[in-house]
This record gives sequence, C-alpha cells and structure tokens, in this order.
Amino acid sequence: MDSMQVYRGMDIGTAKPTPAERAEVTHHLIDLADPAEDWDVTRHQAAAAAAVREIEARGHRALLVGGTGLYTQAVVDGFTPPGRWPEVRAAVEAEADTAALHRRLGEVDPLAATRMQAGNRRRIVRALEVTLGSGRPFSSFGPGVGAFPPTAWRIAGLWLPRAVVAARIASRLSAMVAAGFVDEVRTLSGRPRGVSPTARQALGYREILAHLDDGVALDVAMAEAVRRTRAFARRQRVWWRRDPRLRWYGASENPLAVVPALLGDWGTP
RNA sequence: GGGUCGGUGCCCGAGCGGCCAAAGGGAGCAGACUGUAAAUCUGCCGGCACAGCCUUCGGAGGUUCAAAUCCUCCCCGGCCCA
Repeated sequence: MDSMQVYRGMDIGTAKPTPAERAEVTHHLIDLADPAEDWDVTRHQAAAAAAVREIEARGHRALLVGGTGLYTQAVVDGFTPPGRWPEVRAAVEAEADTAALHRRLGEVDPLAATRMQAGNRRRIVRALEVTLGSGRPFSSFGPGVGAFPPTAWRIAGLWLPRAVVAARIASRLSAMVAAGFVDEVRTLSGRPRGVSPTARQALGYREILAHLDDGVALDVAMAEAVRRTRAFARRQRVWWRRDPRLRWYGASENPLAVVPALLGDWGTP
C-alpha cells in the first residue's frame, strides 16, 4: 500500500508486486488510479478502509504494509481530514510572504500555528484554507499526529543498519534501471493525459523525468534518486520512531530474518 | 626541463590582507507533520573547561599590528610548450 503503487503503469519504479506474487497473496490498493490523477490521503484512506472490510469479510486478517507515514497512520488512527476550499486557498496563496501567513494562522488558529513550522508554507496554507473555509480551526479536526490513541492494529517496524539500507537502495535502483525503468517513465511521459503533480514526484520518476525532459545526465539523475530515497528512508524512521505503539524488529543484513520473531508475536491473537 | 592554472573543513566548492572557524551545496545527525506526504519544512554540523579560548585553508619559512588571502622555497595535481 505504498502511496505510489496506486498508479497504473508505474510498476518497475514503485517495486509493485508481480502478477505471480499477486496470484499467491492478494494485494490491494494497487492500480487504482491513472497517473494523470492526483491521489491523496482521503482517497487512500477510503480505499484502504474498503479493502480491509473486504478482507475481513473473507475471514482474513488485513496486513497494512507501507512506508508512507501519514497515509498509514491515517488508516490506523482513522483520521478525518477536513475538506477543501479551493477559492479560499487561492486567496491565501496570493500572499507571497510565508511569515505573514504564519502570523495570520497564529491569529485564527493559534494551536495549529504551534503545530507547524513557520517556514512550511505548504502546511500553513492548508491550515488557513481549512480554518477560513470551514469556519472552524484547522486544529479542531483532530489531535494531531502525535496523539497515539489505542488501536486494534499491531504496528511493527523493520530496522536495518543504515549502511545496509543505503546499499540496498542503491542496488535496488540499479536493478530497476536494468529492468527498464527509464523506458517505463518514457512511456508514461508520452501519454496524452500527462502525469499528475502527485504521480510525478515519486522517487525515481521525478529524476528520470528530469533526465528525459530536461537533459539531466542519467547517472546524475540516478544519484539524485538514490539520495532522495535515502532521505525518505530517514523520514520513515523519524515518523515511526515517535510512535510508542510500534515495535521494532531488527535485522543485521537480511530483512527476512525478522519473520520468525514477527510471526512469534503475531501468531497468538 | 620551461610556462601556466590550481591544492580550502568528511566530499564538492566560494573566499583572495582585518567584519573568516571561513559563503553555498552534498553527506551525516536530530526533528516537525490530519487532503501535493515517495511531498513540504526546521535545527545541528572543527575542538573545548564553550558570551571565551584553542587548532584549521598542501608543507616550511618570511612580510605585516593583522594572512586562507602577499613574498620565497619545497611537495602534489591539471593543461600547454620542450
């Protein structure tokens, strides 16, 4: 349920499970959207909820696998993200000074203002959009991502030495390129409907698009993709490290080494 | 052998007498986060007994109140001539 595997045609670069793997274990939340569409937490949450219902109706247990912190936690904790107010947003966007926007947020929703960093324009704009658009403070829509309420889900994290993670990221990308990643992106960018802003920022895709469209050398693009993927891995660690409900499982080299311990903990209901 | 351009903190790379422990990237580290989240954003980043002190800008000398910045020699690279 990685956030980018929902896109049809984005297979190699998202490490989408193969047809053989999917025949063995049913995977959900895959190929749900056209690359020209935007995908977001709400859609993701709805799709995940539907999948879980379906799985449990079959008497099975659902496994939520993925590294996108917000998306996964939105499912686990049942976030209820507020709606959208495009006109309000446009008006807010007109103010170029991010610091001024943050001050404004401090006036209309002080709590929200403390929850986000003064330079993070994207988040500040969204909070203002919601507060001004709905007439309710953005912060009233939920306790924030640090509440960690009790949950029926069991949460596990896989922890590998950083050098191992780095090496795996680099070799994984090389393997993807060898498997035709560049051609996949070429096909994608040639599509008449284009690639949505959300889809085009996927790890590896953004860099290969830059190679294809802007003449960035392939090796430079790949190095950037590796760099950004490592940064993402770091953000995954940071996201989950603060969640006291999560239990880490460590392996020194091969992540599969963790399976026995995991099954040991999960075997009993 | 001659000429020339260069050697800067973990890496790349600015600086070109004082305002320089030295711009800016990268890496690394620590974080933020309820509709772009594989996104976006913040802090730290020579050492220490830390409003100060110490050790850094290839090496050794020198000039100066003061040098990463100027001079001399040496070492090491790139390019050009031989």
